[in-house]
Amino acid sequence: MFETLKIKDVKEDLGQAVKLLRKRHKLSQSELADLLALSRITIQNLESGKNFTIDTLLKVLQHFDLLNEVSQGIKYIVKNNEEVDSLY
Amino acid sequence: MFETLKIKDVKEDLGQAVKLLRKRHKLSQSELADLLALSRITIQNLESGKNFTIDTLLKVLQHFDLLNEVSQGIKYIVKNNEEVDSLY
DNA sequence: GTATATTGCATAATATAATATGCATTTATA
DNA sequence: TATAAATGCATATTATATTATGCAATATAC
Repeated sequence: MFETLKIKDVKEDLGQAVKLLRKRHKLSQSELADLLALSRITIQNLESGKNFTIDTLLKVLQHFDLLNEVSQGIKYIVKNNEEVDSLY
Repeated sequence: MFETLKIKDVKEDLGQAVKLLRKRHKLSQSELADLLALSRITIQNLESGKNFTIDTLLKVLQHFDLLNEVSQGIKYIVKNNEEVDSLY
């Protein structure tokens, strides 16, 4: 069904997602960084697949009003996993 | 619809999710840490809502075969957000 | 009920994420 | 095309995530 993703791939997915959200809101890396009290480098590292902290990611998601969706997503994945695991 | 979540809340959600996944697989914090080449303290911090890196979280999710679901979830949220944002 | 394993939480040391700055390259705008 | 804005990437410094260790509190097994 799905090909096997690596951690690096998912980090790059997250980076691309943040970049897309930022551009939709017509913000530069610097502008977004200032709004979140982060440096431009931190935004750039996040967008380019480097390692970063969950606080950095959640600050971005909060700014784009996505915390609730993320929280729901976490619970959905855990609940869905419950059934899958019972097969083993 | 949804009450406003804070960053701290989502971190705690993530921590509880990891704890639940770990217990489903009958692993102690130490066992999971060893499997992922992390320290028990790092797992404990993750589970208890402290700050942590995306690499730590993704290592855990990879072990429970959830990287694909997470990647799909990211894309779903970004796609869904596209329409919402166009209203503004 | 007691022994054993697990977890929570300190402290201190180390590894690394976040920052500040500068500059080259790319992209957007006049 | 020329100019300005935005991005990518390097180095060095600072802040903090990760680690190692020990011990008390809980939970689990005998």
